[in-house]
Amino acid sequence: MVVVVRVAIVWMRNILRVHDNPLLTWASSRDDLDAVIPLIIMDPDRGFGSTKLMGSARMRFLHDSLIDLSDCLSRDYGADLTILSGRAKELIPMTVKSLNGMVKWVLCDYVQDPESREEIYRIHRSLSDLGVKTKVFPAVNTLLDIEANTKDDEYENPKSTKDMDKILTRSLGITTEGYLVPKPLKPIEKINYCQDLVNNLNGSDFLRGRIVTRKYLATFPEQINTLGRYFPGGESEAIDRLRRKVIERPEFVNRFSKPSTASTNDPNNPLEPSTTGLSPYLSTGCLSIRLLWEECRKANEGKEHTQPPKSLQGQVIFREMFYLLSRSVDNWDNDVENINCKPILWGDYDKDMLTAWEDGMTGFPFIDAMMRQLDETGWMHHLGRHAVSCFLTRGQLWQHWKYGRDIFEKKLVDSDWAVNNGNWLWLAGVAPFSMPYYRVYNPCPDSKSSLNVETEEAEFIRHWVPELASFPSKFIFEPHLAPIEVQNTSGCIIGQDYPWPIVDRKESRRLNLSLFKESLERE
DNA sequence: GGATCCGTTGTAGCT
DNA sequence: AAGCTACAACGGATC
Repeated sequence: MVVVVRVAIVWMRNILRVHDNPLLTWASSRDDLDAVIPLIIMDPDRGFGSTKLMGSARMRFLHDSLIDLSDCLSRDYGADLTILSGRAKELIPMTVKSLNGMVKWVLCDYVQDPESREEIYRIHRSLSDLGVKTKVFPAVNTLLDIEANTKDDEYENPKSTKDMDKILTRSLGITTEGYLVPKPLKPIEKINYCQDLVNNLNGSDFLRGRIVTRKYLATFPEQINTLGRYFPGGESEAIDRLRRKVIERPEFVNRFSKPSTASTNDPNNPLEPSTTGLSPYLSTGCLSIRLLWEECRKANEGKEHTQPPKSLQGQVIFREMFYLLSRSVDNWDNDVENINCKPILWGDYDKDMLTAWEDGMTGFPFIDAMMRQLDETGWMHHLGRHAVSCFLTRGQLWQHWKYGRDIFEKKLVDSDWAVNNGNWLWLAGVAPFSMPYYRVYNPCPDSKSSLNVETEEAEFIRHWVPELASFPSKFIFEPHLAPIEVQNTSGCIIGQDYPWPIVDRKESRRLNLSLFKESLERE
């Protein structure tokens, strides 16, 4: 019998996977460790990862993911996943104490938001007092080491693809093949697991009432609405989706390019994104960003393909940019003391407008369709997010971007603090990125340019705004302009069965442009 | 150092 | 009906 004396706790903060998991790889390759305890902490007050506000879609996704992770660990490695509920800064030291001096290491993944950094700093301090080493793994969910890069003397806040090219080249290196992104780690062969230790934890007085069982986890997702289940959480689904959307479609990767109009979803399935739909998996660490990068590289190898910023890899680069900025720009999620946020005198909080926007009752079918899709599924196409955030802020409603940001953070299944704030700063026109404020998205893209797109978008609206299901495409973007006979035959009277537009879109655009300009000139 | 260019994805209106 | 032009007009990079 092996005497267990040297234990590593592998605390997975925002990495819900076994593949390309540097923590598990490190822990399972050390000769000076006898056992590994995989650990997850669910903090009801902190949300998950860097996401504080969690709506039902993300909550459900998280539960799915934990069940999958737990099953994967026990199936492939015979290891149980320990899940605790409460505050990490209390629970980690309690767990260490429960194991009577056997814990030598606490490993975790780096999370870059201020609260998460503060949390790990405190834990590091209290573990030092207990003689336990803490090891924080950088670049677990990013290509770049965020901390090292933002501390580099040469680092300047990136604002464009060009700036990112400089940073990626400097940090990773580059060849004719592209940036030297590290390859995903090889699958680990075994995890040194010790059931007795986990039994100790389960029976620990310190942790009484804090253990979350798999059985409890499994009951939660059942309570969530059915459409919200469109993205099943978990590493298994992430890998499968990567196969379906990327690996088996190299030509899709080669040609990937953001459309110029908001072409949102698969025309044959209003639930299916026209993009990869991998964001929920990336945001929770169910999918390794390096694995996605590698599969894109393979798909493009030897083929003609699009380049950043348009390409799929280009999208990943923007994600890296937001991760860097969210670390280097103080008050990234605020409009004061944020050098990345221009001060704009937004209108007073207008409950009616915000409610109409959130509920998909603005009278603008394209906007409403996307907001209803968000509410039911937790997902919205990237360009749809552009359209609705522009609409809420500088476009039509002149409301502060923070209100929209919070609603997104709560409802999105792929909620991500760095990316969500970054995109709102960008779309509200307050960030110093290339977004001339007078470029306002038309909330009624009536697609004179392409009949194809019109049909897709009209079908999308018919699905999510069923009041308009029988409306002809010609009027579906602005149904209030349809003659009353058309409204009658379509069974939808505007102002009665579906709202009249809450603003005059051209008038509000004109006014808001001038208000925006005034705010800029005041500076 | 002033002019010009350009920015991951614009809009409206005319022909 | 696709393509052009005018709009409105920022701010940093580049020449």
